[in-house]
Amino acid sequence: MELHQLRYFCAVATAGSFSRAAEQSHVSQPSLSQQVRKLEDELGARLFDRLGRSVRLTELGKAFLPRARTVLRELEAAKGDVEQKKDFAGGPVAVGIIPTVAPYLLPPLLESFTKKFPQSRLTVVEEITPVLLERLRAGTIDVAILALPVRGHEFETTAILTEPLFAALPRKHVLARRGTISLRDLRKEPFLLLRDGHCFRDTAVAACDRARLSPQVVFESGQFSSLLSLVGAGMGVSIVPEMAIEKGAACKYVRISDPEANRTVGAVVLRGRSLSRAHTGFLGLLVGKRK
Amino acid sequence: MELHQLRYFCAVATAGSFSRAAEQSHVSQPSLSQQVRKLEDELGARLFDRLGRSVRLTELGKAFLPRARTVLRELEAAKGDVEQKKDFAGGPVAVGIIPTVAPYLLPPLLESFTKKFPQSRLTVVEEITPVLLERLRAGTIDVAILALPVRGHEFETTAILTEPLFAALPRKHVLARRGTISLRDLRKEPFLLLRDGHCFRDTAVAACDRARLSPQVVFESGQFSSLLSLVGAGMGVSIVPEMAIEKGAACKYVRISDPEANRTVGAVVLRGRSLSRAHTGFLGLLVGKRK
DNA sequence: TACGATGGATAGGCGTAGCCTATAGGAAGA
DNA sequence: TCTTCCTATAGGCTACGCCTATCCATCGTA
Repeated sequence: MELHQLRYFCAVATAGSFSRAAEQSHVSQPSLSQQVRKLEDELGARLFDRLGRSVRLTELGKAFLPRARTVLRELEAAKGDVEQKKDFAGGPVAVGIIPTVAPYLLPPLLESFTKKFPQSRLTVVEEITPVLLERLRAGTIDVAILALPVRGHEFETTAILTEPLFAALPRKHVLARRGTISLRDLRKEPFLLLRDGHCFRDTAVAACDRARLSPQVVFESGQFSSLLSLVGAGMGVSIVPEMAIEKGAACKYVRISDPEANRTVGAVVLRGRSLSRAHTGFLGLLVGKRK
Repeated sequence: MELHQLRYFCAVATAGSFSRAAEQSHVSQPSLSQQVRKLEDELGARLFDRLGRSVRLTELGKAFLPRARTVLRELEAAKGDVEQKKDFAGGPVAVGIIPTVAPYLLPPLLESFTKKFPQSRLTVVEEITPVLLERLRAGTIDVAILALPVRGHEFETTAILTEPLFAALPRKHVLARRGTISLRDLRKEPFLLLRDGHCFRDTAVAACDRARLSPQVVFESGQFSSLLSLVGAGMGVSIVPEMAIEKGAACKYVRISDPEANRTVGAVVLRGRSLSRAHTGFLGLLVGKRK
């Protein structure tokens, strides 16, 4: 059974004639007759009584007509549904973001997104990088915002911004007056770092490695503000990205001059994922913030 | 958009893989992929995200899936409906019958039919022949029972019984003692006949014509019993078919010996009309009564 | 009664859509 | 790195749906 057969059947039932139905369906009368015949053969019963000149539905045809119409109506509804939704910019957007970026990047982003896509529901999860990547794979988030690079061909990344790293020093520290410092200058200092799992810890440790420095870690936390307050209290030094600098804090921030002492934040999506208008809109805002 | 495309789409959505869906759908994987692609092209949107090894519904695909399933479900329902109804012997049967046959043929017929097809609703209309033929054409009755022959290629007739005609005479009439009579014997008698429009009037008049007899009509009625009671009262003679003979009446019935003095009652259906099981069952009972 | 007009069925030819097999290409796991 | 698994692509074949031409029956009309 094929859809055009149902359409032809309905057309004949409506028009009351094969010829007129053929005309209205823009096919030749023999083609239409043939297809209706095939439909009848498949059903194993006549749907029309061909009475010389006129044509009339059989009892069975009368019963079948509304059912056939329902099928066609449902089909149209399905098509219309797709047509409506495919250009709709109001779909949900699920974003994942790492904790060391979230408080700095997210607030303005949320504001501009909800302003531009008021119908779209934006949900945000804050997780460490490996969790975010797994959730991208599983499809439970659409976009992840994290530190680049990420490994794996299955991801597609777009850089948003690259920021320099700063040493956070107690105000009275002897190095605090320098305009820039190199990491090696910190080799004797006790370090306060993020807990394992936070990717910025890896970024900081990697930078130290490149500077041939194995930092002595005296305190670990899940957030920068804890580290910074203890740095201010003179417990040691830390390394922070630019966006984590807290203006009013008791620390002095000195830019680290080592060549690769920076981090790049980027947006990551699953390669091959189809993106809705809301998704691309969100990504557009994100890279629009690129510095 | 075609039905098999919807089927393939649903299969992929269910199986979570083109290959497995192809296997389950008994087509090759390329064919299935191609058809899903065509569906997507027609809709103008991706329904699946092809993520290397795995396949996942897009948001739009998720929305489309239940709609596609509804279409297919409705289609199956329609098919099942036909399948169920086409062998069902309980459809309605509308019968038309002429007044000069109805009271004699109908009662036993109704009984045996309702006994054999208890689920079928039988409706009967009593009308004169031209009305019945018109109603056959219009489809408001399925079968007509009337005197043959009928004119018109659009009808299909089956003889049920042929009965001889009888002269109805007052008991004391001089001819009443005869075993048979010829119509010419009645040429001097006043006639009581059915009203114009009743086909048996035509039958009787035609028989008279063949006997070169122009009957002098002194009374007309719509039913035999009125004629017979007046014949019994000595008002004149009449011609009746065998089935109209009333045993207890005050008339004497003498068989008419003229060669074509008989009438044939038959069933008539519209040529090309499809007949339900109930229809054919009714017709079967009818011709089963053939004498 | 004969005729043309109308409507459906039939016949035969044509083009394409869907199916197939073979194969390429890319990701995942050993 | 090799193998395996999965989807996409390519090319060929068949069948199905469409077409035109024609037939046949019915209906209206001269």
